[in-house]
Amino acid sequence: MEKYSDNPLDTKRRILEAAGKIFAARGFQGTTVRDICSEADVNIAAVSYHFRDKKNLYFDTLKYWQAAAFQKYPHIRETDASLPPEDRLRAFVFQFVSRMLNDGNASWFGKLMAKEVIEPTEALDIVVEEAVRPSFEILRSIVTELIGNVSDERTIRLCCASIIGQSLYFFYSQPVIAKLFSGNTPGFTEPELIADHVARFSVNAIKAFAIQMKGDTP
Amino acid sequence: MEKYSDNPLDTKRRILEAAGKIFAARGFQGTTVRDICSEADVNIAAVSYHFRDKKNLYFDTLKYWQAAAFQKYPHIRETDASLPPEDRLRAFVFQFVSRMLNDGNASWFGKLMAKEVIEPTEALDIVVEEAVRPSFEILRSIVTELIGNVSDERTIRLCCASIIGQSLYFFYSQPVIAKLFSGNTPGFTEPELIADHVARFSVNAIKAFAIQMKGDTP
Amino acid sequence: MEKYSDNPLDTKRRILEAAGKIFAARGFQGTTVRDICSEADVNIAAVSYHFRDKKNLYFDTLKYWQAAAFQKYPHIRETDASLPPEDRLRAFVFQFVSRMLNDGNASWFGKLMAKEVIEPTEALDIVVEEAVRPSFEILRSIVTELIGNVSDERTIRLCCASIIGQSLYFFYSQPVIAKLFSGNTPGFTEPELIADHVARFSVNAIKAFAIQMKGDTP
Amino acid sequence: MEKYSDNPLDTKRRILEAAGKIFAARGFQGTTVRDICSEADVNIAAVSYHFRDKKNLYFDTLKYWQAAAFQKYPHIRETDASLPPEDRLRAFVFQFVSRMLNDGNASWFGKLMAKEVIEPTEALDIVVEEAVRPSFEILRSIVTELIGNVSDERTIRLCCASIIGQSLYFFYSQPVIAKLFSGNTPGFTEPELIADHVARFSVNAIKAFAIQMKGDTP
DNA sequence: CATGAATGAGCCTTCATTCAT
DNA sequence: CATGAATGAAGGCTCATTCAT
Repeated sequence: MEKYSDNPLDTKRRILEAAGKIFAARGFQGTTVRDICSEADVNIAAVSYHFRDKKNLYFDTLKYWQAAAFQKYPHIRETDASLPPEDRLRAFVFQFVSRMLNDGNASWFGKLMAKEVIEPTEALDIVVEEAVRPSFEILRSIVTELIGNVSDERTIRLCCASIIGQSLYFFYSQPVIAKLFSGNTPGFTEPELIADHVARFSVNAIKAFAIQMKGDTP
Repeated sequence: MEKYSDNPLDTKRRILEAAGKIFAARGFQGTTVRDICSEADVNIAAVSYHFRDKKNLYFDTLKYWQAAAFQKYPHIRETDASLPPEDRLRAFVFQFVSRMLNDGNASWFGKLMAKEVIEPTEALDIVVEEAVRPSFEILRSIVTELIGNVSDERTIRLCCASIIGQSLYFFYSQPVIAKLFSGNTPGFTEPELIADHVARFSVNAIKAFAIQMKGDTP
Repeated sequence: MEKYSDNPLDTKRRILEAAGKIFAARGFQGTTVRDICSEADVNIAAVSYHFRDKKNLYFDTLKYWQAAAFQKYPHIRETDASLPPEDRLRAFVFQFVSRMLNDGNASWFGKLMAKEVIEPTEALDIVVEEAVRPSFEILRSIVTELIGNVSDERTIRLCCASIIGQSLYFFYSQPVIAKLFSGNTPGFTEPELIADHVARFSVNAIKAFAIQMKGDTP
Repeated sequence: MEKYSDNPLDTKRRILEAAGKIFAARGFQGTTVRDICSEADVNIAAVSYHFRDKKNLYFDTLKYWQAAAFQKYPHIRETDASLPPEDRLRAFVFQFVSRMLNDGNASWFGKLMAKEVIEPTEALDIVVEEAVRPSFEILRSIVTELIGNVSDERTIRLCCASIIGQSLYFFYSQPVIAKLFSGNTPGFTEPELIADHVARFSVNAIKAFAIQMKGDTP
């Protein structure tokens, strides 16, 4: 009966936008196709038509918002290789945290990813290959430079994990931190301050590592 | 048909065991009462009888496994205060990680907690007050001692967050790490090695902090 | 565990009292055995033990309260036959209405009976044989005397029905009347006033019948 | 398996028809949505789709059959005001009784209404406002004309109640009357004969009232 | 006699999906 | 392409009833 004056091609996009919002908020199981269609203002059957079924819509939504997040907060560039590794580490953490923490649509990717990690589906592959691994490789090169070539692969990996672990914690633990400190959380919510701390903490740790190891293997 | 008195009085416990397993694996929404009862080999109405409804069963399950986890891996004792803070930090991380990472039933608590943090329900309060806050306070006293009394509250909190963040990462990211390193993950799965790394990394960082701050405020 | 100091024989009575109250308020289908046992403060299994099942409890409850109602408001006595039929009709209606309308326990019988008439079960027989028929026979003799022996059986029955119909209406329509007249219902709730009106209305009608019929068949 | 388009667009009506039949027979609590859908030969989810839930279906069913009953047996017209009140009273009772008593679907309204009166739900408002009150107003004007303007409001209301009470009795007491007279019930089942009796009985009563009251207040 | 844990059937409702238009 | 009515499979929960003590 009703006709939309919109471009008919954006029905699909409207569904993806709505799905990002609702999947991020309620998870896969907690989301109903009806709610998404209602939010997107499209007919129920549209999901089946454009995405075959709910699971496939979830996949496509994850990919869609992952792409959006990396478009807004890209990987730090190789051309930045001229900067000292301390600065590059801080920039890395800032981009990494911003990508997930920023309010509005951009944060949907972070939430979707976090849920996927905690309760993996087949979609975890996408996240790992297209988001985690590239980030890890960049981080690896920064850490390698920081620690010097005195170290073994295992130590480098552990240090990378320490940095990623800290960064993620400041994102996904927001509700816990708010409860723990009764909302009085200066420095725990702004990407700049988070990046300052994580970078400084980690640079300190790694440089001490470097010194210690140099002593170990003269 | 079925026996009434298979094993008297432990129906409630059997439900809690099964619920821990299944809630941990599939989350609250993804779990059906029928599945729990089937796993526990009890009638479906038993949940209503013993726990009133699914939500209340979830609460009780969380408390049950939280208690079990802390019974097996208790908080490190105040009497350990005689040890140097470096050793206490390592012990803390070891207990913390073991509590969640150990295979078998004990790890259900960790998974339940992780899901609760990522997709909070009303039960988040229980987790924060009874598991997170006590741990945080202990960690806080260790960090305070390490950093010396040159530091402010905000810095101490951020350092605690860095430690907790690393520790948690090694727990919940197991599937991601396995994919990322193709299963070749020495040092990423054993609580002892995780504790070694996290403690060393963090002690290095915090001691450097202490030195830097002493320089800042002579 | 707990023991009642009460006479153990009154468990049954307590159930019947509670059942009267709750069946009357909510009907057979709307009543749960648990509610009755909770109200009676007895164990769930007591109903099964004393009454075999819910349906049988309902039967026994109906009989119990029917007996109670007729004990408190008995049939008007044959010895009253000396009174003029106008007075006996008024007395009949008064007893009839009081039996059902009086507040408290006595009214439970009325409500049980009304529900039984509107949605008959096998228990309708009890009501008809032990409550309706005796009342009808008494009323029949009064009407016969009022109308004189000029009338046929069918007319007498119809007049009896008119009287019973009016009397019942003032009982079961209380909620409707309250809504219809917005609670302003003088004369519609007190058994004395109801009896005054119904008796006067009906005596007038029947006496006119008598005169008309005498004219018809001289 | 099943066809989708057996008969398009009348699923809703089929449900209402089946619901009328079954609600009338077993009441709200005694009726299952499954039974209705089975009778209507529709899928069980159709109730949720078209009526949201069981309670709302009950409301709509009541309205649907109330409308049907008043369409088949409308209120007597104001244009009949030219007829003498005796005739109008008989016509009123005839319509009133027919509306509920006629066999087949039409009687469902009567049964639904009777159950609603005896065991009221939130739907009683609908019945009172849309069925009872209009009828009562019409009856009130007839009685007022019959009794003359010698009477007070309370007496008029009581007389209306006497007429309604008789009329209803002949409807809802069919099962009791059949048992009481062993099925030999001439004059108790045909709307015409019921209307003859009730109208004559009541006209006699009211006219006598009128004479008595005229004597009271000369 | 009384208890209360346990049972199994069934009810209302919700959900993803499909079909005819 | 889009619509919305219709489907079938569960899901959470309630209830009368039973059994061992």
